Amino acid sequence: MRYDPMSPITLDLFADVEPEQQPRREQIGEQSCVLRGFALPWLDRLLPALEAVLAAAPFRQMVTPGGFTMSVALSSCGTWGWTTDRSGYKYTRNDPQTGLPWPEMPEVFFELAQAAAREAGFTDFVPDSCLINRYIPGARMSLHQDKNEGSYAAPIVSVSLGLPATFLFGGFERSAKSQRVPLLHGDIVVWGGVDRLRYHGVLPIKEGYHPQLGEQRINFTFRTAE
DNA sequence: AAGTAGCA
DNA sequence: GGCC
Repeated sequence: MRYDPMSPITLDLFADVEPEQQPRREQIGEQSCVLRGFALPWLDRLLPALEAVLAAAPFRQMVTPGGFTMSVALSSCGTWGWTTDRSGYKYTRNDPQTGLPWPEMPEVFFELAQAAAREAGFTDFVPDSCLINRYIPGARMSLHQDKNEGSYAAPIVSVSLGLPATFLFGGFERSAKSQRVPLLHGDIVVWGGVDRLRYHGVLPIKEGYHPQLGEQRINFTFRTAE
């Protein structure tokens, strides 16, 4: 498996992009990186596909097993959708709110996630789940691990759109000190391999307005759940 | 268990 | 920011 943080990102998609606008890879861990601006060329296809998914599976706030309502509103697409309620965290084939299967993962979602994983050194990523998170100003995600998946062999691919955020990238215990990673519209974080179970979270989103997405941050988290 | 408040 |  190729994992060369120094090699430039070379995709036909970026051939016409100005040199100073070329995406850049920044390592944040042994097998973790941020791909700056990587999602930007997909946006024209990504946003209409997002609208279609949300029409079928609207954002809703969920309750944690501890009984607290999350500040982030969630939806999902793909074979499996992540949900939480008083009984616990789980992946389900159907949206509990409609009883219907989660919307199919749009091709453009899959292509972007697979391309990002490949750029980060993880070949043949086949996500079967995309959790869609909406953060309004003040919304946050406290430190947690993604550990409801059946296998940890596949990486996590996290796409940021809209308002900026500070991503917390921690260690293997909640008490370990976290790195603070600023994330902008179009940035993608990928972590896997030895870093797959690292704690992570998001600081409260600051007030602001994004020209394309308005007063919100949208995050896609791609995973292989099964 | 992906949460908050209160206190240092 | 860290503890519970």
